[in-house]
Amino acid sequence: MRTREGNKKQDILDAAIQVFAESGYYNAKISRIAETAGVATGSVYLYFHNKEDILFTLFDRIWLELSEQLQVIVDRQDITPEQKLDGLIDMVFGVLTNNPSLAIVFVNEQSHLIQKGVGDFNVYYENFLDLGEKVLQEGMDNGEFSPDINLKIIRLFTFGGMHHLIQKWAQSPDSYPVEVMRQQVKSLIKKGIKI
Amino acid sequence: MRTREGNKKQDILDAAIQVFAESGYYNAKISRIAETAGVATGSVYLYFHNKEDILFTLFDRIWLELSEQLQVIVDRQDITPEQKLDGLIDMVFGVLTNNPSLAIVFVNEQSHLIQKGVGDFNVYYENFLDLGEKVLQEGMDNGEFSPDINLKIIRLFTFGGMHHLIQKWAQSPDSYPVEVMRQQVKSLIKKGIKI
DNA sequence: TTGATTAATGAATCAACATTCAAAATATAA
DNA sequence: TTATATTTTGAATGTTGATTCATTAATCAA
Repeated sequence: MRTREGNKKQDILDAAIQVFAESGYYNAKISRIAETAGVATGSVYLYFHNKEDILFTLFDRIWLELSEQLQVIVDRQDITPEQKLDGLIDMVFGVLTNNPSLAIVFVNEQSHLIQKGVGDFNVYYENFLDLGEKVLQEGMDNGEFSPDINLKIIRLFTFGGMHHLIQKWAQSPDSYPVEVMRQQVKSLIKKGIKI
Repeated sequence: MRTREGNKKQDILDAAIQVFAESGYYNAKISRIAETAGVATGSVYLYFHNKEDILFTLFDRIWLELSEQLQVIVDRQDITPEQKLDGLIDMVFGVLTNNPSLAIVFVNEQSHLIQKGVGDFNVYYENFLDLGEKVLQEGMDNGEFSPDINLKIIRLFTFGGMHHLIQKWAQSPDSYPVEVMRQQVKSLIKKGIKI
């Protein structure tokens, strides 16, 4: 049939986001993804090596985007580490709450990827965490942040907390307004809950 | 053969923890679990309805334990909300870092369970979060904690952060000493990172 | 001791799906 | 137009692994 080719690869990725979000990676059927994308089952294999490759491609793109956007924030010379931290939080919530299905896939399937330890996405992921660490380090050198914090641990805790919030938000966006989540996270990280 | 019955059900659960941790739920084979437990493949079905039932049983037990232990802490009259919060953190790290394989299953497979929304474990899980919320509320009423915190959000963020730390710890326990994780988490939640 | 009951076995069954590939459709070139 | 190249199709293939169940073993009751 060869329809004037729009962008089949992108169509398939978009369909995969939908289907992975609905059923989870392991219960997602290639035939369903193809159907959703409006192509034949076999066509999926013209654009992707196999099912796993679709998931890897998705994660590569997400992490690449998060990583690039964070790089911009980190490189700025005109704002303080505290402001960079705020920017980081806004940016992550922004990217992920843009597309609820994508957010669901992101939060639910990442563990399987880490288990495998393959794909470029790991590079972007590590890069992202390193950039976050850099912001914290800058603030410590600066005297803005406490010298007692353990960078590795704080960056993981923070990221894990946001991860979990986004997961719940994706399930019921109305119960967790993005604006409130951002503000609460910023406040907790900086000042804690004590008066 | 009917060996003098030790506790086959428990043996199978223990084996499942091993195998789920190694391969992830979806790649875990019942035959491998049976082999690890030292029983025949078919015997698994004498003790569990199906594969999913094994996972549900595991989560029920973990959440029941977390929930019961938290109840004890919450009920204490002799300590402040801040001390209860410390107790909560110590308790969660304690239960989960007791058994690395269990911790891996716990952090990696929970999302699939939530998707399904079945099993008693959801009751225990909600109960656990509610108890955590109660500690925070008590501290707010008390004047110890800021009145501006959003209970739902803070409890999720905190739990998600610990979750993520435990996941990393399970992958390489030496890089993330439990004692340091505890101390950092307590400090972050209470005082934040700013000086 | 023997017949009935319960527990355990593991090979056979069966369905589900990822993946393949010969055939069909479309495009391009000459 | 016709021959060739490229893209797409979707039914057939093959594998994997959860689940079943007829058979065997152990235990118990009398």
